[in-house]
Amino acid sequence: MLKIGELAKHAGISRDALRFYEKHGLIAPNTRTDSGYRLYSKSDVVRISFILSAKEVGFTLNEIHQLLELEVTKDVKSCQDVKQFVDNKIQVVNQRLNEMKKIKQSLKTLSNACCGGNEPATHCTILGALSVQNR
Amino acid sequence: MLKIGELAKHAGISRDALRFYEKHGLIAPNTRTDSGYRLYSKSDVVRISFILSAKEVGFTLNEIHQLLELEVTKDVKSCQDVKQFVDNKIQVVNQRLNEMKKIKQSLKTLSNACCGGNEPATHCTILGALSVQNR
DNA sequence: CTTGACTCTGGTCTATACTCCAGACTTTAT
DNA sequence: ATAAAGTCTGGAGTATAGACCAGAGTCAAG
Repeated sequence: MLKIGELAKHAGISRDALRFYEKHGLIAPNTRTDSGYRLYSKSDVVRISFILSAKEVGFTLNEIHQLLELEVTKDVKSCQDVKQFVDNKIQVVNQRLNEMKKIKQSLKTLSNACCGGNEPATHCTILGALSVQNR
Repeated sequence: MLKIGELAKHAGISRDALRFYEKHGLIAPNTRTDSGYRLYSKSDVVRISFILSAKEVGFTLNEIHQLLELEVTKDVKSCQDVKQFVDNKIQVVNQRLNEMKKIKQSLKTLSNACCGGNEPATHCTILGALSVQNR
């Protein structure tokens, strides 16, 4: 069992952020001490790490909340609902992946091509580098 | 030459957003009409599309501003500066790419494994799906 | 048994990235 | 020629994701 400061440190975020997430239903401590201190469990560590990953990937706290709420029961209807929601998120992620690869390529071009290289100076801006890959 | 509404429509954002970007130095119309209407050129279309891609990838407007300002002159110092800045961004992008792949995998697991499949019900939440891939 | 570190709640404040007026002017379509 | 649609500036408002602070209680070490 971890106190809020310990979990915060472990996750690399602030105590305030944890309380903020709690207020918005993303995570809640298993229990409290008699004096009201929050006590987090191992599974909360996993949960918070998921939250942070999802955040980094560009999901809002609201979306992350929805993702965490998802639960497929074997019931067919729930399955279809979840599938639709999730497949939609997958599409979003795919799109972002592609954008990301493009941008990364531009950054690389910019980083490599122009340092004493032979690239014409017009390619030595982001927009120039971006257009290089479209040749 | 495009008026603000036309560019906005083309880019899929609002006129206000364009004016907002302008206020923050990300994009500026080439010229204005006599009556003060903004007139955007073809290169502004490219520029705005870069801005939107970069946003989607998780850069802030401020970072995007910096990226757009980058310009490698053949001068060695400028080159090193730019390289450092850009290489740093590449790292960030790489990290996000990895997170993104993990999340995508979890989403896929969730989408596929549980609809009448044989996965135990514990895998039928995001957190369950996430842990599947760590086996 | 006190001092310093930690935690609690509740509230205000901040940065980012817009959106949404208002009031005035301009352009376009009929 | 007039109405509808578009544009201008400036300013206020909104959502998100926290940071920061006050005042009070709690815990751990010397």
